[in-house]
Amino acid sequence: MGTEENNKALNFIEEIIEEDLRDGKNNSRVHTRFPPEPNGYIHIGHAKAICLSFGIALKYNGKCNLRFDDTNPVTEDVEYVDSIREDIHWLGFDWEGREYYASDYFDKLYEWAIKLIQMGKAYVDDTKAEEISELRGVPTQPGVESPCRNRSVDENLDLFQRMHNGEFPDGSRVLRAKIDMSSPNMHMRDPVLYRIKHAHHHRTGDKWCIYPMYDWAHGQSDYIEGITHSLCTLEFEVHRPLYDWCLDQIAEGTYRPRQIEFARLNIDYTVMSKRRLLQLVNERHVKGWDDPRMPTICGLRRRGYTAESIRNFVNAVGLAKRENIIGYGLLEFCVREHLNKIALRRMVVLNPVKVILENYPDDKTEMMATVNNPEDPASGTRTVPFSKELYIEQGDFMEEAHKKFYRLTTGNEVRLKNAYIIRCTGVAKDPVTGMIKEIRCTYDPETRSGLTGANRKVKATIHWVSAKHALDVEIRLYDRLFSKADPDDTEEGQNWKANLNPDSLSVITAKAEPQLAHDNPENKFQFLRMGYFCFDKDSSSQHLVFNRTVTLKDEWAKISGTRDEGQGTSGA
RNA sequence: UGCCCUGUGGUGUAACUGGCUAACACGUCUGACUCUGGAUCAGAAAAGUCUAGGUUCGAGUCCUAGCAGGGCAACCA
Repeated sequence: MGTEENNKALNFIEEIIEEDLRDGKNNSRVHTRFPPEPNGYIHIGHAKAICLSFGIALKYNGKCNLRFDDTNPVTEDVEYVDSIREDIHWLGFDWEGREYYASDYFDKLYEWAIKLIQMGKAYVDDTKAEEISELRGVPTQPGVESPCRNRSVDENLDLFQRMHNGEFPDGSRVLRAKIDMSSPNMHMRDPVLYRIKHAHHHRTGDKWCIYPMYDWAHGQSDYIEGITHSLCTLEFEVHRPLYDWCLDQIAEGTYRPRQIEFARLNIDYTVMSKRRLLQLVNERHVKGWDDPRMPTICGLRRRGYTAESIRNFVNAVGLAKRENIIGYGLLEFCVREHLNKIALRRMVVLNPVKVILENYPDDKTEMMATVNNPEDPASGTRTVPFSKELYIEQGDFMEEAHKKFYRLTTGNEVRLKNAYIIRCTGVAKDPVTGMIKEIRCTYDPETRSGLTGANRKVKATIHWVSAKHALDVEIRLYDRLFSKADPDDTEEGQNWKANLNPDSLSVITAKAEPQLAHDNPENKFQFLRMGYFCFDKDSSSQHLVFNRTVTLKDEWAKISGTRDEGQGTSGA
C-alpha cells in the first residue's frame, strides 16, 4: 500500500514526528500504539486511528503496539477483544505479537500510586461521589478543597492499603491526585486516580478491587511500553496537562511519550459512537454488530467492503484538528474504485419482466462467451446460456420512448449483452391490472456478439438472464441507515433514532445466471449495470444470498430522478 | 462568562513555512468514447482563505481586537 504516497504533503502529525526525528528526541525512535477499550466493536472511525498509528510506524520504520485499555472491568469483555483483534488484522495491520493490556501494568501502577502518596501528592478521599463533583466547582469558578486533602502520608498509605485489601465497599473512597483545585482545567482539580470496584476483570480475575482511572493508566502504559507518539482524538486535549503531570511524577531520565490529538472521523447519514451503535444492536434496529448497515468494521466487511478500499478512504479523508463531516459518497467512491478492478461480472436481473423472442427456436440453447472482468484480462472468461425466454429489468423497458431513454421501447432496438440485438414488437398485459406480463421481441440472428453483423450501432446494451436457466437468489439491498445527513437533526421531543431510515433494508428475489452457483463465496461481484454484490454468510448451496455493497453510478437514474437515496450525496 | 482547540470552493485536505493566477480529491456540470447510461478520456463552474484593523515591496501564513463552531464540570475511555 501507499506506493504513490511519497510525494504527498505531510500531515501535521508527520511534521511533528519528522521534527522530533531531526531533533533526535527519544533516540529518534518512532513507537505508536492503538489503545481500544474492549467494550464494543470497532468502527470506521477507529479505522482512521488504526491506519494512522500503524501507518506511521510503517512509514518511519517504527513499531505500533496493540494495547487494550481495560481499566474498567464492568463494561469490558473478551468478546470484544477477540473481535478487535480480528478486525485490525483484516484491515491489514500487524502488531507483531506486541499485544498488551493496561491491566498488565496494575502492579506497577499501584506501586507508583504509593510513591505518589509518599511524595505527598495524592490522598485518599472519603467524600461521596456527588459531593466530590460538587466541590470540584464549575469551569468558570474554582473548586473547593476536600476536607480529606491534608491527611498525613501515613494515614493515606494505610487507607490506600486497606482500599486495596478490600476493606471498603464500592464507592466509599477514592485516591486523588493533589494538584490544584482552582485550575481552569477541570481535569487538574485533584483528579480521581483509583476507585473501588469489587468486580471481576476479564484478565486479572478477582485479584483487584481497586482499578486505576484512564488518566492514571494511559500515560504510564505508554511510558512502560516506550511509546514515543501517543495519538488520540481531540476530546483528550484537555487531559494532556494531566498526562504530562502524571508522567513527570514517575518518569526517570529524559524519555517521554508525547500525546498528540487529531479530529475524529465523522460521516454523514450514520452514527459513530459506541454507545449509539450498542443501542442499535440491543434495541434490534439492526440485526447485530455485523449488520451490513453498520459502520462497524465487521459490518462493512459483511457488506462487501474491502480492507483496501477502507484504507484508501481513510487516506482520502486526510488528517487535521478541525471538526469534519465526510460525505458518505466518498466512502462509496472508494469501494467502487477498488471493486471495479477486482469484481467478477455476472448478469442478474433484480426486477424481472419476461421477454419472448418470437423468432427464436423453442428448444434451442446457445452458450454465449464473455469475459469475467473487462478491467482484468487475467480473470478469464465464462459462458452464459441463452434461450427463447429471457428476463430483463423492468426498468430497461418503456412502452413509450422518452427522449433520453436509450433502452428498449416498443418498435425499437436494444442490444442484449453478449448476445443479439432485439427489437420490441409489442407487449402482453394483464387484462385486469394492466401490468405488463411479457414483452414480445424478435432477434436478429446476424447480430450475435462476435459476428460482423453485431457491429451495428445501438443506443444501449442491457443485461438479461435466460428464464429456464435462471437461479432464484435472495438479494439484500441496503440503503443508508439514517434518512438525514445529521441524525441529530430532529423535531422537538424526538431523538436521533427518529431519523432511522425505515427502508434501509429491502429483500428481493432475483433471477441470476447459473454460474453464480459455482462461484467462490469469497469473490466480489459486479452484477452488470446494477452494482457490486457479495455472498452473505447466510448463503447455502441451496439458497444463495447476496448483499448489495453499493450501486453503480447511474446516469439514467439521475436524469429520471429515480436514483436511490442510497447513492450520491446531494451537492448544492 | 473561565480555560483549551479550530475557522481555506458544496465536502474534505494542501499551499515549498512571508513570495507567481490559492492546489488536489470527492461531488456538480459539459463533451468524447463504450456490447455495462459502469469504467476510461478531455474540459468547465465553484473559495480570494470568518470579520475588522495593522506590520510588510508583498499576508491564507505574522500582530491586535472581535465573531463563529467544538471541547472541558463521569468513582467512563
